[in-house]
Amino acid sequence: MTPPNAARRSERAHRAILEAAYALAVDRGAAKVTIEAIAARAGVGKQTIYRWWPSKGALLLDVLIDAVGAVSEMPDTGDVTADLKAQMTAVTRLFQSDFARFYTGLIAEAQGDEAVARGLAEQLLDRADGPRRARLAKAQRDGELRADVDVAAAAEALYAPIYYRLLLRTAPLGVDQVHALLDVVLDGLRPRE
Amino acid sequence: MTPPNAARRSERAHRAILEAAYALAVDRGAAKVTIEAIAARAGVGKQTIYRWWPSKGALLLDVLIDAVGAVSEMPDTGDVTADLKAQMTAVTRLFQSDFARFYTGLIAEAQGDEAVARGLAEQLLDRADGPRRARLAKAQRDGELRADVDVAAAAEALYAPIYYRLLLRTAPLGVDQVHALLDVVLDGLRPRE
Amino acid sequence: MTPPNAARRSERAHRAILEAAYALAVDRGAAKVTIEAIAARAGVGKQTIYRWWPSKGALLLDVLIDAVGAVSEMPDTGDVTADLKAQMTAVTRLFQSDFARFYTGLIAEAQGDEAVARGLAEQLLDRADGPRRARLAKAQRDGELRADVDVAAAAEALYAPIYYRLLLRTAPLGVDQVHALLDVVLDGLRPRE
Amino acid sequence: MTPPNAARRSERAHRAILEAAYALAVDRGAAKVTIEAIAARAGVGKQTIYRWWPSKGALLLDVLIDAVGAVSEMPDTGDVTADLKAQMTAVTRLFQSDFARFYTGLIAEAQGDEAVARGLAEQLLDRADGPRRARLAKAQRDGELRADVDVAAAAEALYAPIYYRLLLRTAPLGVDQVHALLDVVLDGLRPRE
DNA sequence: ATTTAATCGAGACGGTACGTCATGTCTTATG
DNA sequence: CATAAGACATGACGTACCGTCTCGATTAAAT
Repeated sequence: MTPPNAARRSERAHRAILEAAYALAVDRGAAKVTIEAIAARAGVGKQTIYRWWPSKGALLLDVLIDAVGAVSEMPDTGDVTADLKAQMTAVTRLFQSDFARFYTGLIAEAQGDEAVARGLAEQLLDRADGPRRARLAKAQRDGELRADVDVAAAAEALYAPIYYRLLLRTAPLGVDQVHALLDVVLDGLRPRE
Repeated sequence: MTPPNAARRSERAHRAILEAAYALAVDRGAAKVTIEAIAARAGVGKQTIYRWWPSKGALLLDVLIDAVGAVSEMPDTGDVTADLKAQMTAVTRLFQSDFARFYTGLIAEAQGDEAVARGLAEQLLDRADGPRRARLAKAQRDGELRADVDVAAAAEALYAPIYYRLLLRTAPLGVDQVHALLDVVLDGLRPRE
Repeated sequence: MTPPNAARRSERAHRAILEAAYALAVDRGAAKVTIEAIAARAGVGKQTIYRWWPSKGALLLDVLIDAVGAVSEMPDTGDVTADLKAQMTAVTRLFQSDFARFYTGLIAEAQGDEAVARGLAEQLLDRADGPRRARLAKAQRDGELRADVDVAAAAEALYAPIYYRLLLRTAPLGVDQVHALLDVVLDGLRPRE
Repeated sequence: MTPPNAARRSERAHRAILEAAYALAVDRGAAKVTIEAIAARAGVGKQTIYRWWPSKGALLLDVLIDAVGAVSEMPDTGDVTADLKAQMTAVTRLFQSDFARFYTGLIAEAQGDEAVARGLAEQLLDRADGPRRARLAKAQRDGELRADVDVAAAAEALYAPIYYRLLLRTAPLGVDQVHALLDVVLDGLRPRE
C-alpha cells in the first residue's frame, strides 16, 4: 500500500542482500538463485527483499551493475586498434570468468521480464557503449578512420559477436575472436590508400 | 527402466504436443510455458511428454527447429551484397514477429541448460551459418571480396548484431541496421583497387 | 526495559484503540481482527498497543468487559422464575446480536491463551454469576426453592446451555430454550408439597 | 479445478496425515498446529493435505471424530441416574485428559469457520446427544421420570455445564460437578409422589 | 485371433519456491 | 520521552509446477 521509505532503510540488510545475491549468482548461475536462498544467506526476511525490489531480476540487475562498471572504461593511447583490442580483451576475459554465469543468467531473466531488459539496456549496455563510440569518433577526427563511417554500427559489429558467443556458444570466447574482428571490421574502416 | 520404443509411439500425441508447445510458446513466451500447460492443451498425460523429451527446453528446441528451417536458406544472385541484404532482412523480419518471444525464451532456457545450448548451437545456428560462410567464400572466389578475409568472422560481424538487438534490446530491430552493417562491414572487405 | 508509565499514557490513543478494536471485532469477528488493522484504524503505532496490552486477547478482553457489564444485572421482583426469565432472555438477545461474533471469537482466543481464559472467567463470567446465585439463594430464603438446592449448580444448569448453543451451534438460540430450561431445571427445584 | 479422485487416494498418506495431526493437536493444542508441521511430520507434501481437506479445521474435525466416537455410547442398566452418572463421568474424564486441548482448540477453530462448526455440531455433538435423549425417553417410559419432561432440554441442562467448564474454566472439571448436576436437574424430574 | 506388453490419459504423490500476511521487536523523527 | 510510522526477522499461509509414480484402458506386435 504505502511505498517504502528509503530513509529508514537498513544499510546492514541492504548490503547483506546484495552480497548474498552476488555470491549465489556467481556460483550457481542467476537462473538457479532463489529469493529464499538469498534471504537465508543474507540473514534477512523475504519481505525485506520484496520491499525494495519488485523481482529477482531487478535485484540481480542492481548487483550486476554494482559489480561491473569498470569494464566500460575505454583507454585512449592514440592508437584506436590497440585501445579497442585492450578493451575487447578485457570484456572477453570477464566473460570467460565465473562471472559469465551471472551475466548470462540475468540476460535470460530479461527475456521474460521487460523491466529487467530495459534496465540492462539502459544502465549497463548503453553506458558501456558510449565510450566505445566516443573512441571511434575521436579516431575519425584523428584520421585513423574514414569520416563517413557509422560509428554506432561499427561498435555493434565489433562487440555484438562477443555477446553472441557468450550467449549462443557456437564457438568459445577468446582473444583470437578479438583479433579476427579487428581485422575484419576495423581494418576495412581505415582511409583508403 | 525400459527405453521408449519409438515404433509404438502415438503419432497423434506427438503432434498434439508439438502444436500445443508451439502455440503456448508463441503467445506467452517460452519462459512462461509449463509442462503441465502443454500436457493439458495437448490432451496428453505429463508422462507422455517426459517419456520422449528430457526437459522443457529439449521439447521447445524440437518445436523451434521444426518451425524455423526455411530462414537459413541463402540466395545467390551473383551480387553478395544484395544476397546478404535479402537474407539478413528475412532474419530481421522473423525476429520482429511474435515468433521472437519463442526464440528469445528458448535462448534464455539455454543459459541454464547445457543440452539446450548445445542443441541450439549445433542444430540451428551452425546450420544457418554454413550457407552464409559459403556465400561469402564464393564472393571471394568471384573477386567481390578480398582473398585474405576471414569469412567466419565476417559472417559473425554481420549477423551477431541482429541477435544482439533481439536479446539485449539496446535498439529496435529493423532494416536500417541491416544497411548500416553492410556498409560498415562488407564494404570494408572489398578489394582495394 | 522501563515499565510503562501509566501517568504519561495518551488518553486519546487509548480510547482510539479500544474503539477500533471494538468496531473491527464486531464486524468481522474477533479471530479475524489483527493488531495491524487495529493500529491502522486507530491511527496509532503498533508499539503503542504492545506497550499497554500483552496480546490481542488481552486487549479484546478489555474491550469486551467495557462493552458488556450491564447484562450481568439481575432484577428482583420477588418472583424468581420471572426474574430469571428476564435475565436469561437478555443474555440470549445479546448472543443473537452481531456482538456474538466478538464474544465467541474471544472465547476461541482463550482456548490458546491462558491469560485470556483467566481474565474471561474472573472478570466477566464469575462477575455475572454472582448475582445469579444470589438471586437463587434469596429465592431459597423466600421459600420459592428447596433449601437443599445447590445454588451454584443450578445457575450453571440454567446458563451453560445458552453458552453451549452459542458456541457449539447444535440449535439456534432463542427464548424457547429459556422457557424449556426454566421448566426442566427450575421447576424441579421447587419445594415438594 | 478438477475434484480429486478418491479411488486413487494413497491410503498410506491419508493415515500418516491423520496420525500426525492427532499427535500434534494433542501435544500442543489445535490452535498451534500448522499445516506445514502436519505435512512435515507425516512425510507428505502440503498439497496432499490441501487436496483432501479444505482447511486445517476440517482435517482436525475428521481426526477428532475418528478419535472420539466411543464416548457417545450410553449404558442402560435400568437405573437412569446410574447410567447418566457413568456416561457423564466418562465425558468428564476425557475432558480432563490431554485430549481436551485438542477438543477445545477445535471448538475455537469452529468460531471462525462455519464449515467446522457445522461438522462439529452434526457429526459429533448431535450424534452424541441422540443416545442421551433416547436413554432419558426410555426412563420416562419406565416411570423413572415424569412424562411431561422435555427430554432434549434435560440432556442439554445436564451436559452443557460440562462443556461450559471445559471452555470457560470458571471451575475445574470433576465428578463433583456430575453429582451436583444429577442432584439439581435429574432429581427434579422424578415423578412427584 | 489371441495374447501380451508398452504407451496412453489422468492425476496423486513428495517436494521446492513462490509472493503475501501478520507477528512481535526495533529504529527513527516528530511534537 | 512517549508517540506514529513503519522497517525488520520470523514463520505460516495457500498456490503453482516440478519430475516421479501408479492406475486402468487402449493399442499394436508377436504369437
